[in-house]
Amino acid sequence: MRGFGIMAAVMGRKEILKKIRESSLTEFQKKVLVATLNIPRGKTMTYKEIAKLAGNPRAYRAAGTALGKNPFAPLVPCHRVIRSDGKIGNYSAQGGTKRKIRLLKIERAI
DNA sequence: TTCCTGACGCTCG
DNA sequence: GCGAGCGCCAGGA
Repeated sequence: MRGFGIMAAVMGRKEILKKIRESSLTEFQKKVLVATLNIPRGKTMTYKEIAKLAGNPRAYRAAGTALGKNPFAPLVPCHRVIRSDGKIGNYSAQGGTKRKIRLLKIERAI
């Protein structure tokens, strides 16, 4: 752990899922968050894949917007979501894109 | 209810 | 192979 997922480690995925479900977000938003939460450590997934898991493969843009809101910043591994063209993409959480790249390197995802 | 924006993707030049 | 432009869906004002 590098601190970003400390709450996730303490609470457990199930508690996080519960938190997401109890939130006042839309179903699409929740699905996006859950899909992101299901990305295993050391692996990455594209926004398109996330959108697909959320129900609409064409809603990749909405998925990006959803992650941009990022109501559960340290809880969901949003840094594991990258662009399908191989680029890292953006990152609104603490540290920005630079931090995102660092986290991915630490996890050996890239 | 309509318009604008956004952590993207795909095609064309 | 790289860069620019257009298209797509969901949310918020």
